[in-house]
Amino acid sequence: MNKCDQCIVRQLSSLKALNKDEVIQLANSKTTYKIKKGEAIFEEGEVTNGVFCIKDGVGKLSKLSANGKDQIVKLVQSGELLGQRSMISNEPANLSAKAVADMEVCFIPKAEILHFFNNNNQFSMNLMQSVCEDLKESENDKIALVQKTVKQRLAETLLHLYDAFGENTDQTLKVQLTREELAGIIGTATESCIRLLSDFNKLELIELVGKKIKLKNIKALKKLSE
Amino acid sequence: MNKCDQCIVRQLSSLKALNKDEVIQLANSKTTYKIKKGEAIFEEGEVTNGVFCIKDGVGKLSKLSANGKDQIVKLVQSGELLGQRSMISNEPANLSAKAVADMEVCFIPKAEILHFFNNNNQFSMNLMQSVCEDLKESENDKIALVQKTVKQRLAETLLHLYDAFGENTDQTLKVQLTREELAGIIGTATESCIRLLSDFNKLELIELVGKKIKLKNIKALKKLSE
DNA sequence: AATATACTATGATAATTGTCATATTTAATG
DNA sequence: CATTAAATATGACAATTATCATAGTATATT
Repeated sequence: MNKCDQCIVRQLSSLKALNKDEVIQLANSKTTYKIKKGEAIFEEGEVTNGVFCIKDGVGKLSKLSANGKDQIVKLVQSGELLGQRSMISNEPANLSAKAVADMEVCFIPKAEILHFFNNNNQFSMNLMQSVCEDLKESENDKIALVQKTVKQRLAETLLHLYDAFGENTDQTLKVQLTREELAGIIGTATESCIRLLSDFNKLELIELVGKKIKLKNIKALKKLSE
Repeated sequence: MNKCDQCIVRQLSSLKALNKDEVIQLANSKTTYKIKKGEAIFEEGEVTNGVFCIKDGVGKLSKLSANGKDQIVKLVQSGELLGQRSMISNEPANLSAKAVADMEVCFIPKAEILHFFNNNNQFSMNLMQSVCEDLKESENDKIALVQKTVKQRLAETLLHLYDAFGENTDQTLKVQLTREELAGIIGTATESCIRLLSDFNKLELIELVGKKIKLKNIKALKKLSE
């Protein structure tokens, strides 16, 4: 078994509050999985009974609508925990979690997490803060959905992807999303998303390199998003 | 000082986990306020340093946009706690809290809450669950904003107001919101909201009694909202 | 009771965005 | 490498929703 002590999740998530003994306990109870791009970690409605540590890769939390569109609520990356909310609420997952890029995740059973929660104040506070952070982001997203146009939201999302995931050596965005996924994040039709990307391209705000996207004028994108 | 033991907030919120001694401690540290309709409990950007218990009345959590519109994120009522998120995150309030109907609230200093959080596992779990519940609602709202039309969201919101706040003896909705506030909840222009209410009225889904709203065909509203 | 002020209502119009149709390009599979 | 499938792109059009204008109605204030 790997020693969780070195793991990026241990360094970045609420788990950083765990002491040596707790980390050993963690290492003993975890199970590691590999998930290929496109596959699901868990589906909406599933009972998860634990949380998932993202060791590597990128995932999306999304919900399928009646008309077959997949609305993406959040992107998650290595270092983050997944499934905390449903575990705490004792509810089946409200959203599906799928891999956007090949992932490596560890499953930690509910009992372990609850034990840490009840015996390590710093851990419970960290977990609480992380959910609070999610809540704040969700509320702000909600407001943006109403108060901003699709164009503004696209600009905002591109900037966010740049900040959160960085760029490749050719300066294209590191997270490789399909246009459909990008549309699912900003909450619009795929065609509208593609059309606006074309516009941005013509205006030289971005450059479309095949399916990849390069941000060319960040300042202008920022201004546009406000 | 009032004994918090009898208080509705104590019965409904995370505070129900407090034991006798803790309730006495709570009662000694709280301050009670009255807030008139329209007035603010706290404003966006303010540092609150504690949470507010809502003893009576109805409040709204909202954010002002650049164009002067007030987007309502959540309505809160007696029995609920307010300001938990910013307190836990150590951040200024992300939203403003204002009274929609005359309110009575108690302020509990941060130190008290943190003390309970660190010493009472049931309390910290309750608090955690309540934030998780908010998160789930916010995520679902976000999805509804994208996937549903304004008409659907209006129907949904009317049903929610009915469920959450009930009706007066004349069967009109108990929460008395202006059309502007209602528009702020569903995320649309005030005129669009008024227009759709008119339509609903003509279709006999609702009845407009002055500024009040009576739900006349709940089944049809439900169907419409899906 | 009279005036002012805020709220509700409705029409006309414009802007935004979604939908459907159809190429075109790229990737996948035998 | 050929064929199929999937993703991207673009045009044409329709539907939804916002904005501006204006009028009516209720509420508050003096």
